[in-house]
Amino acid sequence: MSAHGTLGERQGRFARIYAVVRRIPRGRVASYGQVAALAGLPGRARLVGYALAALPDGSALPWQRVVNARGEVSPRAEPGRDHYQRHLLEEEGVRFDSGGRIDLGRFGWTPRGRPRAGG
DNA sequence: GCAATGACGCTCT
DNA sequence: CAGAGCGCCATTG
Repeated sequence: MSAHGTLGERQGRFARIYAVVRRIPRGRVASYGQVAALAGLPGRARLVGYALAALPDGSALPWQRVVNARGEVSPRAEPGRDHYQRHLLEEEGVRFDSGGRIDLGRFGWTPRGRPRAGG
């Protein structure tokens, strides 16, 4: 095995983050800070974003359900990639306003039980 | 080892 | 609500 820091071991480091993201139900979104807190890394929202950025192109992880605390799809370095995330969320039923923001009070995921706003 | 970067969040103005 | 500043930590040059 490698001396230190292979790709496999790197996933082990963010395994907590990936586990939380995988728990996000379809049609709902969670913020980076929320995922970090649930993963046991409060205040380390950046790590969540970095962990998701390290994901492979064909990952089965619902990374598209992770947005920033403002309910916006964070702009990525490559143009068009942000549009793809929004497209996936819209397919799940997530609605965007004119400003491209999501109502976290309605589509925000809560691991304890949603407030059943619209329903 | 240092400096710069990045899929962020909170506080102050 | 919007903009600017600071903190956060892993990766890269």
